[in-house]
Amino acid sequence: MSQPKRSRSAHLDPSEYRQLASFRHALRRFLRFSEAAAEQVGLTAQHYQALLAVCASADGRVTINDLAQQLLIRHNSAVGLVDRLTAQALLTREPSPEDGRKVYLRLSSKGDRVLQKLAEVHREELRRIGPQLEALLHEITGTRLTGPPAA
Amino acid sequence: MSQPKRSRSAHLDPSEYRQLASFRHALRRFLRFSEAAAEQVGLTAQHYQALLAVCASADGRVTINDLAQQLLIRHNSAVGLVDRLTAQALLTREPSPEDGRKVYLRLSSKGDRVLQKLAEVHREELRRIGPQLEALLHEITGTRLTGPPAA
DNA sequence: TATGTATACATCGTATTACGATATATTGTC
DNA sequence: GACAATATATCGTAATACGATGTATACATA
Repeated sequence: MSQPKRSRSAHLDPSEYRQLASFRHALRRFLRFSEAAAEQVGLTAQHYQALLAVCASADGRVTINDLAQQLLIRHNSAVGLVDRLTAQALLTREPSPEDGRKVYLRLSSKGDRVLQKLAEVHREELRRIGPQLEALLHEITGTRLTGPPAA
Repeated sequence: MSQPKRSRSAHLDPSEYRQLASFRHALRRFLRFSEAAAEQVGLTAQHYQALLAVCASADGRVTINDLAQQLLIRHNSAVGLVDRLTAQALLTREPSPEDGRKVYLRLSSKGDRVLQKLAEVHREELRRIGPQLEALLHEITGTRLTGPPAA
């Protein structure tokens, strides 16, 4: 009864600012973890995400455009990114046999090894921080976390 | 019964790669949203996070060093950031009366207005995407999401 | 087959920004 | 007053995402 359920008004009270700040802080920590993990193997977090996107595609037919869409960057940015990855022999460009315009991206065996390693530690970290992230989200969204479902 | 509960081994199966990719995609979307929202008022996402960090501090005594720690950046990066923010009259530097070395950061009235606006839309967005983010987290961490609490 | 339009990738120059290394100023202690 | 510790500021550099533009291929249609 006396607990403030959640702000219905547009205005935020001090605790809500703190919640938002804590959430962003947790996010930054995760992103920093990702950068550090990638750096361990000579990559950037963006590199890791590119490899992950290529690997996670359903049919393995990933073009530069697809990658750009997945990473929310522009064509030309994706071209540069792929240039850097191929320079490190993590990715290969495979011209499409059917459409001379298209170029499919494929992980090299080295890229595959590196990605596997990185994906593992990321899964670990997410398992570690997942609960905290959820708690913060619950605070912000106003969702009840504890207690049994209302009878 | 037949559902694979969660990988105990180090190796990841294809669905786990997809889960990680989906989570990062959702994260990128949120970060893009944040950038776009900030841009609406002539800021960057980093600017927003700086203002938020200053505002969310418990006692209002935030130094450049504190800000750097909160944002997980270096001193000198924080100095540049604060330079840009004060240039836009969003933040003011207040030399500490007690310690001539310290400089406290304070939101200007303009900074306060802008932050309020941004924090509102971020709260909205998080309320919108919170559930999806949680679902993705649950998939990755292996936590059961659906179904009633076990009797 | 000639032509026009759309698609896909590549190139170039620019701007932003976080960083390492370093410098300056203040505090407190002996 | 000399010295170490703390706090902020300056400078040059490197990485990368971007806009604008260029080039090659595909496809439709007369």
